[in-house]
Amino acid sequence: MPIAEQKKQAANGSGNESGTLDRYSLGERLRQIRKENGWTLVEVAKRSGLATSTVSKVERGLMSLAYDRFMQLADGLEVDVSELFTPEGESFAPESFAITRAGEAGHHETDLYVYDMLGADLSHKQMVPMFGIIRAHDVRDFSEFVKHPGEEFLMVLEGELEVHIEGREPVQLGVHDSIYFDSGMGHLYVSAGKKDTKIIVVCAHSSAARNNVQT
Amino acid sequence: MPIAEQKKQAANGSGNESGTLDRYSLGERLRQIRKENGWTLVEVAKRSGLATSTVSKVERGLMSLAYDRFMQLADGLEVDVSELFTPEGESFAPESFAITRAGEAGHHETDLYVYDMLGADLSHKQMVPMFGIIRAHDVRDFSEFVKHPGEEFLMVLEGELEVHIEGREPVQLGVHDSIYFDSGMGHLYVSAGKKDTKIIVVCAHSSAARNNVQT
DNA sequence: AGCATAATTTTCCTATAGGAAAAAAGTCAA
DNA sequence: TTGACTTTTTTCCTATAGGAAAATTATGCT
Repeated sequence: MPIAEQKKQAANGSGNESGTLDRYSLGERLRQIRKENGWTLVEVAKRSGLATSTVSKVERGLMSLAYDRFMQLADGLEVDVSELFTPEGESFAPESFAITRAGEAGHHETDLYVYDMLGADLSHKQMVPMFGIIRAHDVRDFSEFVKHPGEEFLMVLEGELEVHIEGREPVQLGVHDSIYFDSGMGHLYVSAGKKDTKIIVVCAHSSAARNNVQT
Repeated sequence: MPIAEQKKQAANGSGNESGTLDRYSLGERLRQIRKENGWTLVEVAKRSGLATSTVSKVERGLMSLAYDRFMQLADGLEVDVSELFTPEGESFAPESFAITRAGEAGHHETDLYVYDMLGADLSHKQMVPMFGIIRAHDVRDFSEFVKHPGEEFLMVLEGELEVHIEGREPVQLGVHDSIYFDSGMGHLYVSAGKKDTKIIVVCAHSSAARNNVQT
């Protein structure tokens, strides 16, 4: 079988529905990384402990490396393996930045709280910062705990906050007190004083998000 | 060769210096994931399109899957491939939380700023939240821009802040104004008014940190 | 226990991974 | 252009991946 045909056969599409790459596209990516660093096949082969021919074949999508060899190669190219599986487009755009003026943020309001989404015009960011006003003053205002995979940070700016975390005693937070916790645990905020409490909340969505999801 | 010996041979250590797993440990992990979801080998085989025998062998470290098959298996187990390469210990401990009272935070002080590290007793968290007081009032107080891979969020709590980002015009931020940006860009903060500015900063370290590093 | 059924492991076999070395294809200086 | 050298591709060959199905080992069930 002529080489050219194998290539064509592998090259039907550069990726699939999910975030993964077929071996042909993966090869292109690996070659690109190698070129960027100005390394030759022989150099990478030496660094990774693989045969030169092997590296060449992988880069052209003629071969699909087994798990352990794959790790070796990634090591030789000095790339973190998980990066190879993160498609380019899903990462935060480098050099991007966004300013959100007080009061100009995307507004989200209910009886229980007001949330201003900050930096909302940036997508794929790791953190979701919000400015919030907690109108709820009683846990019974909520029907259930909030929970979402990831981590959450909160600081009280004004007022007194009562943080309820499922299975724990409520915690009182005053001005400039803060809390950091696993947001996978059920949680709720209520204002403790007479006035509504102003807070700043930053969520980080876990990369392991799919872990606990059951479809 | 008896099966038992192959096992022993593969089981010399459960991981290596870097964050990667050998095929034996990887297998254990995969099996664990499968069990957690209550799936049988046959089910996973069907989901992933691999042969039952293959899945069995992989789980016992008798076989090392090629790249494409590996993706299929991960798909069948409904796990993100990159998660498999993130060692257990490096993730944020579930159910953990930490409260930092105002003024009780880990203090870090220089002529130019004061930083209180919040939630400092938690390790491996995705975000690093800080409360800061910017004493610097002139860009020339700094010898160079600060830059670190990842993303940064900042909100002004008190005073007026001037944010300098390398290659851009300085930005003025008033109380409750905020900014979100790629912290890989050089950046600096100086107080714009007479008084020192109080801010809250949250950094998220990029998982793609090694991307730009050249050794 | 003994039988039935489900889950896992082994066997057996072919296709592919992957190394060593030869061949081919650049690259560049004289 | 020719020759010396570097980089990449092909060939050839053995060890392993990986599927189908048989064999074995749970896990009930009456």
